[in-house]
Amino acid sequence: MIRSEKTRQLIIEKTASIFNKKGYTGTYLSDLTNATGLTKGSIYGNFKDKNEVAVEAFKYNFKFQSEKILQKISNENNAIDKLLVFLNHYRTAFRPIFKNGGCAILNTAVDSDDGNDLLKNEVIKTIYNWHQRIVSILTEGIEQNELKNIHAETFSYRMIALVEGSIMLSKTLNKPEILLNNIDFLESEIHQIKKN
Amino acid sequence: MIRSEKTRQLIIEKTASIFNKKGYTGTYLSDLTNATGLTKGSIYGNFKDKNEVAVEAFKYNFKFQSEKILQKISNENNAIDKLLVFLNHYRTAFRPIFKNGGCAILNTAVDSDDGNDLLKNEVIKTIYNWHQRIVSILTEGIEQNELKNIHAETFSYRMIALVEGSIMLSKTLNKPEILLNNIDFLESEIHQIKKN
DNA sequence: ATCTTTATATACCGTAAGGTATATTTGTAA
DNA sequence: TTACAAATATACCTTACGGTATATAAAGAT
Repeated sequence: MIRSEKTRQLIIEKTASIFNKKGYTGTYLSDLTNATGLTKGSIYGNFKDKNEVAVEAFKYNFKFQSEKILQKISNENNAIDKLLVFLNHYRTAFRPIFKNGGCAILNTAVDSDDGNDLLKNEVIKTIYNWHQRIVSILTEGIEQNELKNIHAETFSYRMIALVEGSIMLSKTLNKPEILLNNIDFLESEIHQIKKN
Repeated sequence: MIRSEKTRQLIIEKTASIFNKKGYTGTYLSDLTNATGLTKGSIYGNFKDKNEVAVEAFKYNFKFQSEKILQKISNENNAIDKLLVFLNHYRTAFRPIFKNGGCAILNTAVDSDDGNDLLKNEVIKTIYNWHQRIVSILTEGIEQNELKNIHAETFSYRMIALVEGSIMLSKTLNKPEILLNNIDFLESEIHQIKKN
């Protein structure tokens, strides 16, 4: 990896959780220089502007969560188990997620949806991507006669909405059980769409 | 109403949706003076600081939604109908809510949960209040033998989480049907906890 | 070892942020 | 109608924001 790429990576890694916690406007260039130990000159030598750093930080924050899940999901070979892996991730990983400032999708969606278009588009792409993955699992499960003929789109958006809303509540109220209970609920929902 | 109280009210009303859209840090004093037509001096004559305006704006934004619901709920005399009124509000009022920047609870929770303690405490109080209202309706329904003996706390947090998560998704993706579908789902859930 | 490219730091801009002290205006009661 | 208090505007302060031009240093190729 060339030097500039290493620095870019350092900046992204060191600032990602700050952006996630404080939002775009709330994160200052001084936060970036303090966190990285670099100067403004160096940061602006590697990024066009603060917005570009924010977009990359968001991508990093999301990857941070999603890569492990995708790995585990690909190890399973039926729809039910794949979905359970996904839910189980939140059950086990909510602590580090909270420590990192909460779910990057939720934070960035709320932060950017009345202004920052670059960030907003990135969030939209990411949600859509995530949704499509769940829809694919469901659709395949239906085709394989593993699942009942439910509406995959609707089911997927319900899962995502409940997980995101629960993260918000759990983090704000400092009550992990809200998230855990709602994951239990989704798990029972998944068992209910099993065929036979 | 004395003059100062009228001005306070004007400031709150004119800036509430700005705070809701742009967040605490993202809303500048210049936004406040522009929106109200007043000067900084006048604003600081009526409020201690920007934070106090933000807190009052949040309260206003929430009242803006909740007062109409509470009115309608009190007109119903059984648990099921009360809960349906609540859900129905989101079905009919999502457009003005989106126009106002989305759900104030969601926005302010995400905005304040890693910093602004005054705002954060206000959000916590508000969520708790809302939750207790739903729990009361459920508990009373159970006592009146109208509802099955479900866990009221869990059910309430599930409703809130799903509504909030759905608002986030619907607003970000510009797909009202996500919210509408999930309200339909909650409605069928409510019918399922009806006794016999 | 030297030259050149690439990356980082320094020093600086213009602007505007949040906030305050003070002057001016505006309502109101005597 | 005037005197006074309350509310608003003016003018100003300090700080630091995002960003840039330029100088310096560090790598890599010859």
